[in-house]
Amino acid sequence: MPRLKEEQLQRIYEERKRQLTSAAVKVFAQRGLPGTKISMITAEAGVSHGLFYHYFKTKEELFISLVREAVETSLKEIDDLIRLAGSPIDKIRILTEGMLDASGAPYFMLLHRARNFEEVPEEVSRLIREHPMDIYVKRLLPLFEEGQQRGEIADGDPEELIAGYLTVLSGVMVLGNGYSTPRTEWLLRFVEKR
Amino acid sequence: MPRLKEEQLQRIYEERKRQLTSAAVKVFAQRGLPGTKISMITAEAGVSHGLFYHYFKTKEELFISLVREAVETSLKEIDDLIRLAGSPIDKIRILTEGMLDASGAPYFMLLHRARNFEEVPEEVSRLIREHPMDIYVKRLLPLFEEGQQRGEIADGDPEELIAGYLTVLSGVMVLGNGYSTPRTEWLLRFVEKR
Amino acid sequence: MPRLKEEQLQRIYEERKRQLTSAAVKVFAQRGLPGTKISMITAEAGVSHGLFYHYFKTKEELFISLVREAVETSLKEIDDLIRLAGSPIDKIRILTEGMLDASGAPYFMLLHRARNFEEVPEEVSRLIREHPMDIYVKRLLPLFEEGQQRGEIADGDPEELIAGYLTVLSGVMVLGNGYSTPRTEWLLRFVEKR
Amino acid sequence: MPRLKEEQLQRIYEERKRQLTSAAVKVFAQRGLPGTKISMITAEAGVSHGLFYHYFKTKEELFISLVREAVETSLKEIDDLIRLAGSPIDKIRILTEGMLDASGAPYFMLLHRARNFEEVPEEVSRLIREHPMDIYVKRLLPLFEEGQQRGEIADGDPEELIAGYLTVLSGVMVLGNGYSTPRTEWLLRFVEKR
DNA sequence: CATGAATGAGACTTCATTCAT
DNA sequence: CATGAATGAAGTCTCATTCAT
Repeated sequence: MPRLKEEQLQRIYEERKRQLTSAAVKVFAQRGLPGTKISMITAEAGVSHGLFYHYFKTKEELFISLVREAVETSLKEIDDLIRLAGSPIDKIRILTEGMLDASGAPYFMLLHRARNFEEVPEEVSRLIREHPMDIYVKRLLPLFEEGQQRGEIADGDPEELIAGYLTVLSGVMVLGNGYSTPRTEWLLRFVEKR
Repeated sequence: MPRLKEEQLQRIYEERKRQLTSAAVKVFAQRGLPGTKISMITAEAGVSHGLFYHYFKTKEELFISLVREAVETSLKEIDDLIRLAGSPIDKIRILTEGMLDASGAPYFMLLHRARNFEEVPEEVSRLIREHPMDIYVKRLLPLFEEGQQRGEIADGDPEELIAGYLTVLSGVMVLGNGYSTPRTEWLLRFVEKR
Repeated sequence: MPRLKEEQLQRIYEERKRQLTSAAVKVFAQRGLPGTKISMITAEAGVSHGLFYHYFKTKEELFISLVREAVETSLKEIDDLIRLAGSPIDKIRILTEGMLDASGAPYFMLLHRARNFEEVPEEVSRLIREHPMDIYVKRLLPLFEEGQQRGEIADGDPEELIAGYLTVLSGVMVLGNGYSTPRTEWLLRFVEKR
Repeated sequence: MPRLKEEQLQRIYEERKRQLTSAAVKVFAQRGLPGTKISMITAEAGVSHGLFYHYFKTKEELFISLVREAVETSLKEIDDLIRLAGSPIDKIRILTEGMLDASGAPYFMLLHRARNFEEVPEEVSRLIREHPMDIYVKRLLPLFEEGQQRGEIADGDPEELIAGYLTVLSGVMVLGNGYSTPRTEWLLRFVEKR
């Protein structure tokens, strides 16, 4: 019986933590670290502000852990992409659509804010320094090289091509609302062999 | 004698105000409204924090006036561009280089932050609402249409093309450091007829 | 259980608010709006300065609400007085004693400060403009007229008599300490028929 | 020649100082020490705020010297009054009219503020302590006693009578605008023998 | 676990005072 | 002497964080 109750508590705990975390991602992505007040996160999650401190030590600590999670998730998604079946250009199309898909945007915005914007805790700077864009370029290199060999992908230095394309995709994603996101087919013109 | 003194005071006033303004643009662009502390601006300008209030009423008021200035400047630059001599594709090349030129970046970041990010004063929201991306598209429309007629610019809905290209350029510019900015010629692939 | 807790919170809230309000009346009455620092009010109430802002939006807002309350209370007290049993001169004696009674002084001082002194928020000016002394005179008019008919009250324009007496009483009350407050019977000489 | 210039400077100096002093009396009387900003005084005097410090060391120092002056002036005026020709009741009538005369009000308000209101510098408290109302009562005592002997003035303890009457007059004067000041003849009812 | 009252560090803003011109 | 730019102490206000219930 106590076992059952404990498990239930555990479940409530996890559920609440998830609730708060996803509220936090949303608000941090939109407002940044200094623009986010604890009360915004708890209001978004529909709980009292005091509850925040049952689950996280400080605002900064939460921000750091979210950035860490975003870094890990983004790397994993690249790896998953590469392991898919299909031609290189198809995979790049999937990558493009995936990045433009608004659902992943908040995590991406977090990374963007951590990388370029505002004051971030030292721990975040370190995380970002340890995961430069270069890492993503390197992981995508085999894919693009194969595409070039197949004649699907434009010629030229593949690393420069990848870096440029990731920059464009990241930029488009970061802009978000207020700008009109180009269609995938148009964006692919950057990498397709003419 | 008093005339001379008056002029000198005037000069000091203008100079200090310019000093503070450009410090503010820099810091606001980097940190956003809530991430910018008055002390950051005055430290950047090398004056005491109290002096800020001889030149501006509040932090918000300054932010608003800077956004207004950025809106006006950006419109003027588009108009200047169109009036240049040269073929459409040359003008678009100049536009591209101009937007990637880091010197204008702070003003651009301000606009970006005002458009998408954080809490902004109502006055700023209004300014942005009154100047949607659409305005820029409309002004560039004749240029792109001429380019399409000449066969320099890719076919398709020119408004969609312009909006997409502006989004790409804006995105690249907003990312700034931490990403590798693509070369102008590569970016032009988006609009060039193959 | 939650019901009980809610009630308790409610009670704490009301109690604290009352505590702060009465501290504020006291300090505002003594020092005026610009002479009152938030820290004086919170020190008087025995709480931290931050707590002030859980209960009131700003110092000015509190001042305004206190003045409004003082206006309403003073009108109500005049009405209560008139409804008492007794001869006109008896009621005027009660009015006199009531005004000299130190316990009501703080509220009265607030009104006095709002009426004549210092910079007050526009809202306060409006309140005062809408409640000129005249209102009090009009309400007391039937009482004084009856007194004149009975031969208890001095002859002459009753409105002028009332206004003059209210001025005298207000003045004496406003002076407060440092002056010797005259006895009620002596003050009544102003209105008694000889 | 240098002598002349020096004299002229001296004259300018005195004139400016007078200008500032009378502006200060006016503003201090209306707003009190904490409610008065240096800029209000200099604006009232029509000079730059920096000039204030050519003539006075600090705001407090000026306030102190004005209170001192007000104390001395008020004592002198009582003495002058007593030395006038005429019957006691006539002199009391002149005293009454003099106190109600708005021109002297600012100095009087200063005394009132020093006596009862707000935080004042220790030097001011000392001045006030050394000049309690009692001093004025004592100086007027012969006048009232003579009036009682002549049957012009109401019977009873003359010191109490004087203190009461001064309190009433002071109160009426302090109220100033917003209240209707009673006519002299009505106020005299407090002291006249019926 | 959940709530919101309470605290205090820190940011914003005002203004007395100083000082170069 | 006169001005207004400049400084910094002090007050207003916000909000992250703690804690009693």
